[in-house]
Amino acid sequence: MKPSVVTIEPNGHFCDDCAVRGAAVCSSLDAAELREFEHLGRRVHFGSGETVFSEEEITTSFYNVLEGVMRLYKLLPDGRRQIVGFALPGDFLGMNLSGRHNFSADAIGAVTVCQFAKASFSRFIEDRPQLLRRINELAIRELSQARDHMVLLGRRSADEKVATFLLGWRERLVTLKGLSDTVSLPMSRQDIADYLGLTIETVSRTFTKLERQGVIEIIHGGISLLDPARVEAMAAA
Amino acid sequence: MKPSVVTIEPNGHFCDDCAVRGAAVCSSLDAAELREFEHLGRRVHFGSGETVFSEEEITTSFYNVLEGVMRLYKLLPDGRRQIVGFALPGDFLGMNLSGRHNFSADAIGAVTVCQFAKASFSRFIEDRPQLLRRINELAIRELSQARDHMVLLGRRSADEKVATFLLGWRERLVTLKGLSDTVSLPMSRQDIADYLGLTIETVSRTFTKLERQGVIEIIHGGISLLDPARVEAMAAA
DNA sequence: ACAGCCGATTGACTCAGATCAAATTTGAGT
DNA sequence: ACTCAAATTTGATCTGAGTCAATCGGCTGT
Repeated sequence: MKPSVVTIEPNGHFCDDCAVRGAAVCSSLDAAELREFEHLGRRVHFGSGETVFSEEEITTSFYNVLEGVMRLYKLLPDGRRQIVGFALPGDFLGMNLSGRHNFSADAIGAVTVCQFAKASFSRFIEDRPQLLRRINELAIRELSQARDHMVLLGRRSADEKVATFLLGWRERLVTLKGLSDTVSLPMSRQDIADYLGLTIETVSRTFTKLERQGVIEIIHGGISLLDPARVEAMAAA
Repeated sequence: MKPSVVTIEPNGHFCDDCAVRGAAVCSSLDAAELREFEHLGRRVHFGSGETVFSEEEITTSFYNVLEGVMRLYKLLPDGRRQIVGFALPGDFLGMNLSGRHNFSADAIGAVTVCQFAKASFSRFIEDRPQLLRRINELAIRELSQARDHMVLLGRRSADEKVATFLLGWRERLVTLKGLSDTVSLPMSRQDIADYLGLTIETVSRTFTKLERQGVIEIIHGGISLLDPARVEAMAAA
């Protein structure tokens, strides 16, 4: 979906009340740096389904997710889609070598990002190795996750994929909402399918099967883990 | 396979004649830094099939591949294997956050690496943002490749996987051997299968099919692209 | 409340790729 | 050259997940 109404807040001192101040790239900055830093970014809002950036575009900005969930994906020429990840508050997007984004990103529900112009952000990093080190850490963590996901895509069965996804997603929500057996799933079944390398029908059938086995309960906007241990057993193979 | 005979050359001034001096992480260092740097590393040889490091191990070293090919892989508890990449001369291995390697690496044929103790390497980086920037670049490039590979694993057919692999491998060999329609494949069929998320039988059948179609020729230790354009068409989907 | 729409579920059937099972080729060691 | 083991190829069959095709259910707007 194309962006329709994008709201940009006026610049100002807003890092103070930023939810991800301690989590994101910002965590590597001291108070003085943070004051300087906040003038570089501006908060931008996106509505549900709006595209924040797309694959083929020249990179002009970096993004720090503040609120909401985004799907990150690549498309094949014939329309097949692979979701390479979901971005949550605290995630940092826009790093690349080619000068182009190598995936597209759109909002799942309402999203707020902190957007930085590429040039001024790069200049800011220049003499702050601490920030560069932080960004490097984030890249290495993502690389590790990407490798785990390759194993899932290449070598796991549909049941294992779904079980692993539910546990992994629950884990990602821990820092945002605390650990809970009730897992909200803001993304569609199609999104889950495209993340796991399955079809929507297989995802749906697997959910139903798990529910009939009494392992999960499908609730509005998510699932509830009735028997986490059994889900873990399914995921482990 | 366990390491049997690992030959370690005595330390010394060897960066001068290092094949990857201009390519690897070293390319970010000036002559003076390189002189200091070479005292940190030592060349280590591994025989065919030997394990350089494994997944669960605590990381004690970083590695710069000098000669040969390595397979990088993860295993599931039941033995299923996913190869997450192949390492070639110039590749840098060992970055991680957890303090543990998150994949295993073994030699395909004879391999020489430049091995750095983690502690001294980290200290050397400390006040050399240039080197950190270089390492960050390498991480970002790998991340981009990892995402491409996710698309392949999750959304491409066996034919597309094999065709994409042949072209991608040929491309990786360009910087080492120049562009050629003759592509050497040092890894086994099983390795290729585990890289593409297929079985050895499917890889073998696909090779044979491509050969019967006159698109490739299976030669000793590799293949020859008889009709590169047609392989590209198969890969693009 | 109702109509219409979109996402999700369910069922019937198909098929790409896996599995099982031999050959066949290759290669290292004698 | 000869033997044995391992890697690869080939064939026959099976099956997990995909495809095609209806429903079903939950919102939205009237």
